[in-house]
Amino acid sequence: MGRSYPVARASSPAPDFSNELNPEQLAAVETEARHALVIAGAGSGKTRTLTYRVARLLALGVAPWRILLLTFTNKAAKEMLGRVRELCPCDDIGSLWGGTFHSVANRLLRRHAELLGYTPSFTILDTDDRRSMLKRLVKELGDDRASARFPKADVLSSMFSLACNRGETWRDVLRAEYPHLDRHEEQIGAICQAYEAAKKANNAMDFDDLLQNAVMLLGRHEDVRERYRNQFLHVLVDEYQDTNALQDKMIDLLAGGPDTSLMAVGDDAQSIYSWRGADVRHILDFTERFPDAAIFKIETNYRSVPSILELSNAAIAANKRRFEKTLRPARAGGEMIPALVPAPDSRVEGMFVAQRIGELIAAGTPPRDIAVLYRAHYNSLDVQMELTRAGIPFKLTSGVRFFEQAHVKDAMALLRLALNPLDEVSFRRLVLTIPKVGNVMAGKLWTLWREALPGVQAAAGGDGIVHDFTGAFGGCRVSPGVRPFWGALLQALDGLSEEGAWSTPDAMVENAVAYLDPYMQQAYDDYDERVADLEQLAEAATTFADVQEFLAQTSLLTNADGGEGDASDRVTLSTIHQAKGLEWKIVFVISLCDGVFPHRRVIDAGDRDALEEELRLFYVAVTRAEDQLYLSYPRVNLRSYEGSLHQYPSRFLSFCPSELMEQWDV
DNA sequence: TTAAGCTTTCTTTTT
DNA sequence: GAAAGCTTAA
Repeated sequence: MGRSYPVARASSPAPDFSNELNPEQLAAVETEARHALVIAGAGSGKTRTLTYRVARLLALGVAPWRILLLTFTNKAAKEMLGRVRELCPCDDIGSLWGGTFHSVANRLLRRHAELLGYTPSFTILDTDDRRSMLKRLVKELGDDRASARFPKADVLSSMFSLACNRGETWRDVLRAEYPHLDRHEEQIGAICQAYEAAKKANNAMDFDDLLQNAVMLLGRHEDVRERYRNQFLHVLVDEYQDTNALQDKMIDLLAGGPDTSLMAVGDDAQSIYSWRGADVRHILDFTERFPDAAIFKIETNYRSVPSILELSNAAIAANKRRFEKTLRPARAGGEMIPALVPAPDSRVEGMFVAQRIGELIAAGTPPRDIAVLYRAHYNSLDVQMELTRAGIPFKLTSGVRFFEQAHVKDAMALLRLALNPLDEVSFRRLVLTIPKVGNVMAGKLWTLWREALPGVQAAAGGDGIVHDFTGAFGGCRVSPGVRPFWGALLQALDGLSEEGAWSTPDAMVENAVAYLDPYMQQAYDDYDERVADLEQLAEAATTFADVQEFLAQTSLLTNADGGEGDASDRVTLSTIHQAKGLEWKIVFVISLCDGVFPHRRVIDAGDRDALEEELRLFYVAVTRAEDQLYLSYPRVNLRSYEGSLHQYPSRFLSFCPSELMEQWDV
């Protein structure tokens, strides 16, 4: 028996959601158990359950700021908070702690940065920043000029990241996953150390640090920990199957209060991010960790027609370690059973997909209701070509994300440097826009900058913020060719504040754009488009009152999931990973051949767990479909680098009983 | 610093 | 087989 926790206030009657939820959902929403695990199958209304749970708590009188709702994506957080808002229009949802693990960590760390030796204006390094920093260190410390090749920065980056997210040391990961790099152990250690030191010196944290430092903050500082443990009465976690060790630790620390209840919602069958450190065992072993946990299974599927669901159930049944569950269809009918489509090669496969989509659209299906899903981006090439040829509009989920584009990062670098003058990555980015300045000169300039910095900061106002950059760095002895550009940069930095206070975020962006304009004109042939992007950036900045907040959010946001794309009526082309959580009336899953899906490396490694994950990925793919499902594969791979290659249908197709599919000939 | 030419890589990428 | 990244020479 879990101990009771304060849920209700006498004055607040419990809301009656019995008309809006099915009995399975209702049971989870209304539970009084202190620890609850909700296993919600694909399309069973997982988000709905979670949002109604929050709505109920609010209706019962729980203050919004005592609820913590953790998600994996910004999109999920936004969507859920939006829905909660609809359900409880009068509550002050703004004070509810809802967001991604990273954004909640960010929030905690901004408040308590000093305890870990950072200032509250620390910079967040994105993947690209991290890479460039590591690259520099590899160059400096790595090359042993012996015959043996030293690992690239990218390899080290994923090694360190995996270690961090699994809660292991990089040595553990080196032994387990990169035994061939054994002989470089010493130098890798030196680079790791140097990287950690550099981030600290730069007052900067990468994505992994956000989680790790939050855990460190809560782990080491009892007063802070107690404060939040007392604050949060309810911690709810979405997509629990994809938590990694660090996130799990964070949940432990935040939900460990004597009066805190924890609800984890997920579907073990959809755990597909182990290569990012996620571990299905967290969800599978939940009841061992919390023996008092109540378990709820939500198995009614509202999404798919019975024939698609039957196939999905049959496919996933081949996995060993999982919570037994069988999705039951809420829908009836379905004119068509899933199609199995062998094609002679991927060209023909693409032609089939394009042709069929053309027919569907002609018959009245809006393009936005159709998706083509695949294991890897390159699998989509033929479909892209054929759709283009057929004049069918489509959108890709791949590509460089808005905030990762070079010109956007250039503009943001100016703001970042102003707020955090220790930010070496941003500094280098900016000086590299000066003509004739390359890596070598950038390094020299950084040295000059850093030497002048301590005196400057001492002279800065009580807030420690540098406002007069020209006064502070104008005297640096830079070479004559660089001098005018150096002056312009300092002036641009000064232009970001007025009378000792930061300008509004959008004004700051405008300033940055004005400064970068001459550089962009000479550097980019698509100057106009990039300027348009930056206008959009300034527009986005208007929604923020605080620069700090703006910088943090843009670093954490990654894609411009703000508006546009959604409105356009196009066919979606997406990897299965990116399709998780989404649904379409009609779904094509392509490139279903052994070696592609499951991937060759997984087959060769003979790793049973990894193979099970591939099957879960297949399960995610087929459960995206509402009305129609097409499973296709090419018999010959034309594009293989080993030349034309005969291939076999994916073994996953043999897990689907043949009577559940209808073979189509093209 | 830049550009030609050689080498490497070819799965997924919530933040 | 193609694209991106890295090295080397100018």
